[in-house]
Amino acid sequence: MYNHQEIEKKWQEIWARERVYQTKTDQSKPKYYILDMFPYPSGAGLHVGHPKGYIATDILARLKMMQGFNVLHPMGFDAFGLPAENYAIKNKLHPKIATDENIATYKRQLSILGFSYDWDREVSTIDPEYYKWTQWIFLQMYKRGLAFESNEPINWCPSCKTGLANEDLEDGKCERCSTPVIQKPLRQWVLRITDYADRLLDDLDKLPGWEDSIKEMQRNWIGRSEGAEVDFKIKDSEQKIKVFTTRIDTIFGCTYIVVAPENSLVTELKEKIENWSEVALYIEECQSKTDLQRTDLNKEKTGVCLKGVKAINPFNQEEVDIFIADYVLNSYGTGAVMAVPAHDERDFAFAKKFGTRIKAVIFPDEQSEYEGKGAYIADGLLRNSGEFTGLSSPVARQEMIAYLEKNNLGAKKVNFKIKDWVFSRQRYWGEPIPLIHCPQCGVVPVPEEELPLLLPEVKSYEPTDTGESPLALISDWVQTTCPQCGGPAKRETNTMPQWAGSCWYYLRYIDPHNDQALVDKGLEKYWSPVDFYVGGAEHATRHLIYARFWHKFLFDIGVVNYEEPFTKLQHVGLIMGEDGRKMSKRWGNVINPDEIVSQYGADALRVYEMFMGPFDQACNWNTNGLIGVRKFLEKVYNLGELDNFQEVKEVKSLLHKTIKKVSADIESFCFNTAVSALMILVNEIVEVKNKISALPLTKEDFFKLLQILSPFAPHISEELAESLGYTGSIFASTWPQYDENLIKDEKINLVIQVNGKLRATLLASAEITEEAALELARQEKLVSKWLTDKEIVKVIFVPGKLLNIVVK
RNA sequence: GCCGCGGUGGCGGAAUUGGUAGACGCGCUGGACUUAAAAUCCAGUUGUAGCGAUACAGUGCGGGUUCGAUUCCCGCCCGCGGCACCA
Repeated sequence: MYNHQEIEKKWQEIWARERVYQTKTDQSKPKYYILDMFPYPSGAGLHVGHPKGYIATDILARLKMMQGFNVLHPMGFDAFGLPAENYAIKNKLHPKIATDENIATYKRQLSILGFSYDWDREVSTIDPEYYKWTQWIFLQMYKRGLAFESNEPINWCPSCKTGLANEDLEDGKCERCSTPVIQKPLRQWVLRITDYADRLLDDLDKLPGWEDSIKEMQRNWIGRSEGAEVDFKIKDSEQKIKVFTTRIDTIFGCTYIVVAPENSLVTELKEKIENWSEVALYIEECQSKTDLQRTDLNKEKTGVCLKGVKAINPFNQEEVDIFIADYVLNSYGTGAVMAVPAHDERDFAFAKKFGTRIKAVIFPDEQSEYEGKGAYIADGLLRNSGEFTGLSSPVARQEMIAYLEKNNLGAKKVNFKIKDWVFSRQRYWGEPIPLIHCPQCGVVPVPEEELPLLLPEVKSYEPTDTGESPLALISDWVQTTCPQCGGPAKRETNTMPQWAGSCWYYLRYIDPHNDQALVDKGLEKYWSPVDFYVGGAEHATRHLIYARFWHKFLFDIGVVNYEEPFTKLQHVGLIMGEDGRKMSKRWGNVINPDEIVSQYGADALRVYEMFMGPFDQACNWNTNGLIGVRKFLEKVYNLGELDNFQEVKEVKSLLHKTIKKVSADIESFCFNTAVSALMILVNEIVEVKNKISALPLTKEDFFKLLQILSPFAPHISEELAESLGYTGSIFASTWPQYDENLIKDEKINLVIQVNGKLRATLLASAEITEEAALELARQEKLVSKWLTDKEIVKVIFVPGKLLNIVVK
């Protein structure tokens, strides 16, 4: 009887005792670094969805081990973050205590799944020895001018007097008290990721191992767009409005200007604006909207005309109105646009609502007229455009930019959608930012030898009612002396965002106990870069861009020797509940892996999660499916109880085909078809066994079957290999090779079609010629009846596969 | 709204480059074994018509390209992930 509990416990103890998975570092062998996105240890523990990616990397790690690689396959915890802090606030408990408990739970839950992690290399982002280096990297960025202070808005609940995460908002209102949230500017630290925008974009082309969809998302996130900045003079004033446009060719159709409500220009023009009270009211309304709400193409456009001021189009000297409207964002481009309603959909919708003029200047050809229905947004030929009339859009763009530059009215400009990274949080549970504010010397870094700057103990974890971090209330921590002049100074009280720790953890695993690992780099050369990185698609943009940014910075300062951290990237699809919804306490559809492991076994859970569907696709949990996999493992176990072996040629051939398929499918992450191939092999063995009352394989071949099963189901494979008489771990054995001669088929099913419709499949030699195939087909009644009284127009022959006879 | 991904039997899914649609698993139906049940084994299982051989239809919807389309192109519908302070 297959007693999974006994077997799994036994082998997990042996693996730990014999240190089977200790990372080997003799550099004579090739290396393979397989990385999981490390988890945030939440209080809810693991559900069956979490380990899906870990099972996949474990299978790959075990394959690579058996293929003779030194494998680095570590695990750790990304442990700073809001949930632990919220838990601490609610329960008046130090977040470290809750986090440590959660980590212990996660480790216990992971350990019973039989992973090959080398726990000697565990890292945790909240460990001061770890965040010392997070702080160190930040300081290097600061010293090179990549970190700067800026007033940036946070979500502010005026009633709770607290900053809120986007997640804590409901419909733009505070989740707790339903007060509309406003955008309150606060002094923040910001990282100049935009300095790296071009490299982050261009180097995507150097990553053939990344999925195209994720590269595409990153390209769009970085959002490079080429255009021009143009100065519109304000009438009777020295002031100018600078606008950014990618469609300078439409500028003769500009009928007004739109400025973002929060653009400082608006307050600068206050004296001239005749309807200031109306304008001020609109600006206030905008404070409660998110960018997402503001830029929704479908929503009703809102805005206010600034009465009493006009701007002048530098190309035709026309006077145009100036509006403020929330569909223009201050954070993109110059915070102002020229509006061309005839050639831009948002401008068109706005113009219709506010009754502004619509002037068409781009036409698909010389004859067409503009009918006033919607915007014509494509390129075309210019009309009514002064000296540029008659040019095509692309040519006009070049010549108009040249005109701007010649006359000092503007210039060519590349803009990025990516914004500089607001890197501070007014929170407790994060890495302290190691900077000091000195009234004499300004901002001074904490000296590197004083790192880590420890997170101090506080009485209350709540943000203060000024919006500052709770650290601001600990005056004996805040008050310090300036490292430069020795005078009294204050510490920075903001902390880093959760993303910080995950930007470089893959480097820490390489040498986790060496305090100088980042600066002395012996092993880094051997293990880097990460060969295979697996994690959720939700990280496609932020984490993966942030980590690439930090890595490029570390490359620039000589800490790492290569420009991209992750050679191959694969995203994992979610496991949903049986009801098709995300697993969540709220829906009561959470499946706990502990119960599944105890009832059906870790091997069954592992094989099932790989069998459920394509690895990168979301899939619903189904316990019946798991039972099917369990039955498959029982069949394998029962085969192991036989001790008479009798080789059968067909079975041997199928074994070799399966070795080929499983090896290839693991490398390409097609685990579902690999498991299916293993099931087909085992079914065949069972069927033949029932006929001949012996195992239709040699002992050596049965061991090969166990080897190709072992990455998926390591415990049962070890157990059966042992009872077969093999000593030592199966994972120390060499992955089997398939024999090309054994997998060749002599006969094939040749598909015969008439006019593309299947009419017969005929058994034929794999080498059959077109003539012979046609002759064979004519003799077959099922085919010939479709050929009578018809003329053969064409014959299509795909050797070894198909014959299609086209008749009339 | 914008960006990315997906839609195939009763269900999860397979079809490696445009070449037999439905592998494998679940479920269901029938049978063997059993006093009986469970377990196991065997057979069947896209729909329609037919005793059957077989024929026709069929991969979200509507068009197109092709000897041939689940696969490529155009236009829609629906679901999922992300949208910068959840990680």
